[in-house]
Amino acid sequence: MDVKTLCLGVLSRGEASGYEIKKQLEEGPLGQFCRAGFGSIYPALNVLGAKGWVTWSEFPQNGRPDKKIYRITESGRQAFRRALRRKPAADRVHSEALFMIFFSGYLDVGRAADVVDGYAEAYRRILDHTRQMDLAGAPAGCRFVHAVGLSIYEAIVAAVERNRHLLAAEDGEPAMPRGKGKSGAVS
Amino acid sequence: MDVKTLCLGVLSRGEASGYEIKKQLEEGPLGQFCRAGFGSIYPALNVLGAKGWVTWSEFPQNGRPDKKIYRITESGRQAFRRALRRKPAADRVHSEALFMIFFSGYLDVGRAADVVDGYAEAYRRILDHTRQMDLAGAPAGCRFVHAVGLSIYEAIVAAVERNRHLLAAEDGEPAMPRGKGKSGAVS
DNA sequence: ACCGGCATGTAACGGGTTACATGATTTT
DNA sequence: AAAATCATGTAACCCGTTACATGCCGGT
Repeated sequence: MDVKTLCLGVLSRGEASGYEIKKQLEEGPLGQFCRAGFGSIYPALNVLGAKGWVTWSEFPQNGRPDKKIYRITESGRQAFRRALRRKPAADRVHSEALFMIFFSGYLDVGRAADVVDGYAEAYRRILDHTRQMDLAGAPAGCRFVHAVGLSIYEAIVAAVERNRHLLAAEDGEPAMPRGKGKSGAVS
Repeated sequence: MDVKTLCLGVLSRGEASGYEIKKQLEEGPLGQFCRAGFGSIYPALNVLGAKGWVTWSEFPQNGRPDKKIYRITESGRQAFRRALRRKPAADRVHSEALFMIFFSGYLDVGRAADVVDGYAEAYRRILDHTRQMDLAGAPAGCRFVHAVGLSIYEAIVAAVERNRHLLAAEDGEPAMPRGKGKSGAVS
């Protein structure tokens, strides 16, 4: 999904400034599944405005740039519908932490444990945050994504705890990877 | 992780051609967590060669380009270790399917169900594939990532099945979102 | 007969990330 | 006193994706 479509999506649920669009994306159930920086949102909103898919009003602020509240137009709604009709691309996950853990044999001693702990901690935070979301009156799609998100985060936290021992074992016993044969000589 | 580091990682476990690097990444437990196309791998391998982090031998093929088998060097191993010492970036997930489902109210009738079914089916395939991997003799990190992957895919498949009804309900009863008040007039 | 697997490479294109510029108010 | 929040925007940069070029062999 390009950032333009992300913006249309957020605006389809109510008016917002560029700043608020970013916040809503980050804080909602979609938070882990989409991402957009200001460097993409502001140019996207300009393009959207040029196409007539959004309109906006400017409100003067003291000491900071004027706030622009954007609203989606009817043609914007249609464009958003068209975007949703395309076949969704396959999920893409980038996990540097898992990549590193995969090569734990190359990590300095004790580092694997740190990376794993940081990984679990990050997802524990996301899980807490997701649990605290208020879904009162939220539409079905929002609830669905929320539920799937919760399941994923719970699964990760649990799986890391359940398998942590695999890495700890390697740290404690670096000389004999597996089995009893091979190099089992008398000291 | 940039593609150069991905290549070093694969080569740290044994020699391979660019083609094989891509396959190993896709087919191993890391399959869903990293990705690299030929358009990035081949240039990356050239850079790696120029830096002296890999060496290679060329083998003539009939009717296709010469096969180049790459091997990591000692300085390559050190560079890889340095890369692994950096703090891992936070996981990034892009899910167009979940984005679409989030806005199921905008989807054509029945489309939400299709997207959801396709989504579950995709993960069922990944799950099958992951279950069939042979981990005999695999190091701890590989097992760990495999186990976490399995948990995630299982969680997604289960969560989608458990929450499918949320979307089905919306399709079947589009006129009255929730509650009993509001527009409950006598026909 | 046609598609997928094998095998490498280049060039253009696209799009997101990062860094910078500006600055008051509120929270820690 | 320092840091985070609010608020927008530009420009350079990086780097990955896509498309193209080439071509044999085995399976359906």
